[in-house]
Amino acid sequence: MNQRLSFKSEVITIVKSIPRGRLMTYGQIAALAGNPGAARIVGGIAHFGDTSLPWQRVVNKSGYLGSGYPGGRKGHRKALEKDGIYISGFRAPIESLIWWPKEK
DNA sequence: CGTGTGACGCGAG
DNA sequence: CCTCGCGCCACAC
Repeated sequence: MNQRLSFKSEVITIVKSIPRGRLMTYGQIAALAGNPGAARIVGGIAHFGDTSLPWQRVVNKSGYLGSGYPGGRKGHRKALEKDGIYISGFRAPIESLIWWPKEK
């Protein structure tokens, strides 16, 4: 089924499915794509995949922003604000914003 | 088929 | 709270 699609394609699909105002971690996306240990792969796709995707909603396990986002972490934060997510510093309160598609 | 690589994750000190 | 180090797996060459 979804195995037909490459892990990369799965990740892209998931990222595009993240609703506004919500965040997901690389580990979650990787797990949803079928590989809980491939969080790094998700990061690689983020940089070379498609910058048009809402990668700003994708953060690491600490809710911390990535390092290669256009404009740096500051640019990333700015993008999150556009999503309605306002944070202080460079870490978002993922504990409240984390989204799990399986929760439905 | 072998090697390198990475916007990560987590345990340990 | 911090830093250090290994594992981890898909993908490009």
